[in-house]
Amino acid sequence: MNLELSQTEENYLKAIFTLSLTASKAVSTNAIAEKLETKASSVTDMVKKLADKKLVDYKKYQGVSLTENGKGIAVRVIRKHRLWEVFLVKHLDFSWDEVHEIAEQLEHVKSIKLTKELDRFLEYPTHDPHGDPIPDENGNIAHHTDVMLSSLQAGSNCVVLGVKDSSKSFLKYLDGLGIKLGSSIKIINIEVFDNSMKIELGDRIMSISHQITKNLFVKKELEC
Amino acid sequence: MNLELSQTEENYLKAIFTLSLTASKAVSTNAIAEKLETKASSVTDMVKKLADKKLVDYKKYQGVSLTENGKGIAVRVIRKHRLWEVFLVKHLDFSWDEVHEIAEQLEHVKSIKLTKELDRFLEYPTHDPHGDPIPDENGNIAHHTDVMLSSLQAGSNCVVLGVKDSSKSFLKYLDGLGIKLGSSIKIINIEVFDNSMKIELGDRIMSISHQITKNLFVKKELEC
DNA sequence: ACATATTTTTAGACTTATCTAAAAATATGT
DNA sequence: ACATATTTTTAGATAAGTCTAAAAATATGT
Repeated sequence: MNLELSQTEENYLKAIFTLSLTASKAVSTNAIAEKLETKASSVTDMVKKLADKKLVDYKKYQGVSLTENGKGIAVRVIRKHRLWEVFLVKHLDFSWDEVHEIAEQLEHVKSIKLTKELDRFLEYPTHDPHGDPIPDENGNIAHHTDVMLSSLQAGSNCVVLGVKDSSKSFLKYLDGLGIKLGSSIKIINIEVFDNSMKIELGDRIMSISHQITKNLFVKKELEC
Repeated sequence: MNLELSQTEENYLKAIFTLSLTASKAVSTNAIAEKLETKASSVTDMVKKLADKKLVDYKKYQGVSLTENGKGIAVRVIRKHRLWEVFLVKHLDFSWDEVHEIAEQLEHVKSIKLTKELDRFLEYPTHDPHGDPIPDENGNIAHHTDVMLSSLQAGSNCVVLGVKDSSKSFLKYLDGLGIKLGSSIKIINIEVFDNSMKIELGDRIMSISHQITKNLFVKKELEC
């Protein structure tokens, strides 16, 4: 049995990890298949293989969950993905909607020293360009302490910390509105019939839909 | 037929390219097998596939050579390999004997913008950490105008520009002697019986074997 | 509770890249 | 030039990852 994991195996572990975050219990075969754009039968095969390697717990028809070992590997791949995203945006002039596909390739490069040195070079960033936390060397992830913009009341002040939906189209839409990480937003009022918000961003007033406010992580400013 | 090349296919093209530089005519199946540490039968299979894709010219039993197209791809992979090596040494504190394996992985990452931006970030380097020239965006490679240290006469002054053998062991040996790219060397004399050289390096005098002098590219200083 | 729908697994096939062993072609030595 | 050695190709097998189609298990609705 090969100890070195293939890119495919790493991608399955990553998918199971992210699905585990929202699913309370075991992750279903179909959910993995959809996420990885493959067929359920392929997932069954791979899941058996990962179970043989003690990276997931699996009982037929009951879904899968990561073992400690499998989780560790998934998190380390995510760490690499997010570090490379920071590099691409900070040093290579990429925008936040362009980095995902490239980071998907870079995350599989194997070298512990490379990850360590990249982290140092980037000055130990804590979040990637989408506001997602970067796991530390031991695989610990900072808890999302932020809150959804949609959960705040009219009158609140907040700062944008991240996005829930990192799709290209959403990110480009935010660019168009001038919303980026660190932007300060004041909620002027909330429409009752569609939950859209009228907000103040810098010196501009604009209206953003519920769809948007549901996908923006913000930190509420304390009113002191 | 898949236009996107696999990493394996790229590695075959690269191997054929570098073998072509020393072999005057077509490259033999066995030479490729040895270089890639695989079997001749595997090479035959792959070469047929590359011929179908019009990346190599191949006639049974007569060896292979790259088409213009195949050469272009090989050179672009080499360009990426060498740019990444510069990044690793210049910004991530790697030494010249550590970068090859990692660059072997990074060279297959697909993104034209990535290569372009990396080149800009590195300030358009012309040579990698071993002194090998970096092909430009159009795939043109600067000719090796340098000469082998072993070809110079006693009394000559020269500057080290590159190494022919980039093996870890050779590079570490050079580190031990204090020889690096840019080092100035004066040849004091050459032993007749074994072609070893007594040289002056900085304020030290040392003797280096023919094996070493045959593997160091240098630029001869003009005596004016 | 039982028929139906959905999900998951199995069985068998395909592709890519590899291997071994044998056959075919080419090269070499005297 | 001809026997022998070497190189290269062919044929058939294997492993990883995928697929389709069918079977098995689980979930759902009335």
